[in-house]
Amino acid sequence: MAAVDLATHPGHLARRLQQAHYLLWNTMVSEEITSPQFAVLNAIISEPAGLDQRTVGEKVGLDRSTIAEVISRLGRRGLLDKVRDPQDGRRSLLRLTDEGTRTHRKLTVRTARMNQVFLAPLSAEEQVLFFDLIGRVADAAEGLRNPAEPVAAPR
Amino acid sequence: MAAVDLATHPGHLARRLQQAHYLLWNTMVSEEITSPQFAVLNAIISEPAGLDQRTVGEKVGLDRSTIAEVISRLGRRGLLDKVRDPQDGRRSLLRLTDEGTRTHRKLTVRTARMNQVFLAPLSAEEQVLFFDLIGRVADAAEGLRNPAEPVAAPR
DNA sequence: CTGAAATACTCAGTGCCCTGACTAATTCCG
DNA sequence: CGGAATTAGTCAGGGCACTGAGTATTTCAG
Repeated sequence: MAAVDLATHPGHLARRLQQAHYLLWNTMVSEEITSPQFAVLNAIISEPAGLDQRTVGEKVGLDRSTIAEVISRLGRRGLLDKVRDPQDGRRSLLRLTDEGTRTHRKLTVRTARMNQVFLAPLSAEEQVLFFDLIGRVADAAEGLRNPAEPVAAPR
Repeated sequence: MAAVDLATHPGHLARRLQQAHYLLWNTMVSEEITSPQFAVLNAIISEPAGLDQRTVGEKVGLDRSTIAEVISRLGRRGLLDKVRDPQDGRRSLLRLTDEGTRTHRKLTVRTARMNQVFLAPLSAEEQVLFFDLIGRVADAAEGLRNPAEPVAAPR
């Protein structure tokens, strides 16, 4: 009777976009390692000193619970090591294993190929726009989350 | 060492966008009814004759298993009825209850408000572009799924 | 009319994602 | 120093999303 058109609902579009991506990832990149798992490997790889979970979560945009699950799976697969920080007993330090580094390298190549296929319907200029528009919307909404200290300091 | 920039990965962006939306939905629309649940109500509301699960799933873009779960939750909340189709014993017919119709109406208003806030960082022209670009990418990827009978019929 | 194929749905299993409540360790302050 | 606040991580619980296997029903072909 009063149905709305979901094609004008950004949330619905976002969900469909993610599903489409999931599908392509599965067929073109890996059935074992998921996209969030790759993001975690990618966050850790450039820090040979090791990173703690919270920081990794912040970098890839995952909350404390989810990051714990993802890391546990990567640990089970032997792609990273997790040891208690001797300096600060609250933290765990995360480091990639050699296997983890190899996996990251392999997936980086495939991911690049997949991204090309995924974005193929858009021209080069449109692709830039695509990143810009989505990034701005996501950033703004994330900003609403943490009230963020007022830019003009309260007098 | 060889970390990539996730900001140029559409999949990562899609995930962040969806998370941002989830957050906003939760605070501005409903903590009870989720966005996929609303999509299902919306798909059923204009069909007083009732719809089967498969068709609903197709309309909102959910697979058979997921749609079954969502419908079960909506049924538990008393927002829809599910009865076996007497004409075809494989199907269930889904219809909104009065409560379901009321809920849809209420959420439609709030959803419109939320969409405005969500898209506020974009100008009107950019919003049109936003829908167009995401829609095209998602459609194309969904197209890869079902090989789709060749346009030029095989001779 | 009867067995094979197709269709609608269910179930088990895996993984992502969030919140709220809890534990353990550290830091900060009086 | 010693208790309070902060910080890192865990755990329980709810919901979304997919695949592969299985059940029931209908349809179609011989």
